[in-house]
Amino acid sequence: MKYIAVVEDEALMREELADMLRRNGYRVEEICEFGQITDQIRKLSPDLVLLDLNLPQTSGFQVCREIKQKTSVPVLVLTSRDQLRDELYALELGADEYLTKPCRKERLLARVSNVLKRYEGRANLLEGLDFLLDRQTYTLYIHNRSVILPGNQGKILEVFLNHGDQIVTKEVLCMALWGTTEFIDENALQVNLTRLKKTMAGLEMRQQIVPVRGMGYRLTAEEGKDEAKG
Amino acid sequence: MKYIAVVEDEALMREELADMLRRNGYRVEEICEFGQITDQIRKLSPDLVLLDLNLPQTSGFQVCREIKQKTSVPVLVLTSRDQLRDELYALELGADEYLTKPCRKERLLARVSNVLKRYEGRANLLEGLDFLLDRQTYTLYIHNRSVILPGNQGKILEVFLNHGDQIVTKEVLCMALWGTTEFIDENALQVNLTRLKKTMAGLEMRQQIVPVRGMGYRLTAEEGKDEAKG
DNA sequence: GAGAAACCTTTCATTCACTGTAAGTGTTTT
DNA sequence: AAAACACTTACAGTGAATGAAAGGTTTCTC
Repeated sequence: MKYIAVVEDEALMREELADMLRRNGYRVEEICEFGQITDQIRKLSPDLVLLDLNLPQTSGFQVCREIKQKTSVPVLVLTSRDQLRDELYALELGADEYLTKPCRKERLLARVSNVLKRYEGRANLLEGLDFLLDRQTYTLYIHNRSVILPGNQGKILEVFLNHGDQIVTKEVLCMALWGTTEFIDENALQVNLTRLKKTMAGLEMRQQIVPVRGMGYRLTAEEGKDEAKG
Repeated sequence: MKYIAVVEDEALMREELADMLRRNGYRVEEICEFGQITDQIRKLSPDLVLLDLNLPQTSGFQVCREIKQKTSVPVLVLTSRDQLRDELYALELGADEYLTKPCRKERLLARVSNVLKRYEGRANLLEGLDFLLDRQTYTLYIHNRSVILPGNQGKILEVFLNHGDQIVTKEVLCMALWGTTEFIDENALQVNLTRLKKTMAGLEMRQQIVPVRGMGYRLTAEEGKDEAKG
């Protein structure tokens, strides 16, 4: 049975939605705490998130972005905001579907099932800017090609994808590679990083690993940015 | 550059659409012959089909179903029919997206890019009964897991998938594995077959490789069939 | 049911990609 | 220019994938 998490602050609406989904054969979890939504999602690990954009405490867009960045759960945005720019923004952030309230239940159900279907089997793919990475096998999909990354390169890339565009320290990378942050073999890490970089360059990936002197590394989009040199 | 096929009978509308897409960085092919649409699509092998439902000669729904069944090209339905039942029907037939005219170009572009994105890298997946096989890496997707098959096992499974449920001879398998049908090392083939079978059993795949005495092997669905023994 | 043909399984040595080590080269920063 | 940090290349050890070999099991025919 497919499992759906409903994120919606208006209790009545939420109940109605949840009931309707349950009557149609889904298991439903209602999320009523609007802090750390991404963490809650990760714990529940549903097959789909139904997300309202008007949330207390936090921005629905932000939540959408975070879920898409940090998990591989599909997000269906169901909202009363019917501005085109909201829709475009949500899609840009990675939303898998955008529907406006009020919405006929048949349409909602059809779209839910549509999204679920396209995610079948795809539960373990991490998204990069222009590529996908399989968490289990480290198979990398890019430009209509697929390549298997060696384990270490895969682990490193996975860590970067889990950190968005934040800085990743060497400790974190060592932890991911060898399970320990003590006795860091800086050089071994360095070599593996170099290998991954070479692989990424060879595949012409749009994202790059760049050093942040004294801090670690970051995964950035594009290279063309020379930021204030002289 | 992504490549889109536009299926729309109204010339003005089609031109406008095509121009707009071209201005936004797509290569576009306009389909004006409405017989054998699926065959045309197969020949063009675009990254996406933009499909109007009101076509002369043939039913747009039928075309949609056929494209989805016989190719692995995504279909975005763009139509002036705004009946909910049309939408539901199209989605049921496998349409990847359904938009109604008139449609703001920003929305259309966003949805086009959304659909294209979700198909990224998926061009090389072969479908089994309950699994997918990546032609290039031999990554196997089944039951929400993914596994990399050793090259030889992958090649063998690929051959079987390309033959449907027909019998595959040892010669064909040897050809696929070693590029030659002479000097067949029956034993090496045997060992590789055994290994693949063991892998498939371990993954609880619904399809099985069974010997056809004196002829070769077949990929069958399920095992429960004891066909007329006594 | 004996013998032959077809099919299957296990074990072992070889091979090759992946990995960490080592040693040395670049590049910033002070 | 020296120090700190970052990068590169070459090499040897390890382990998975592979084919060879040898032996076992099933199926068919007489």
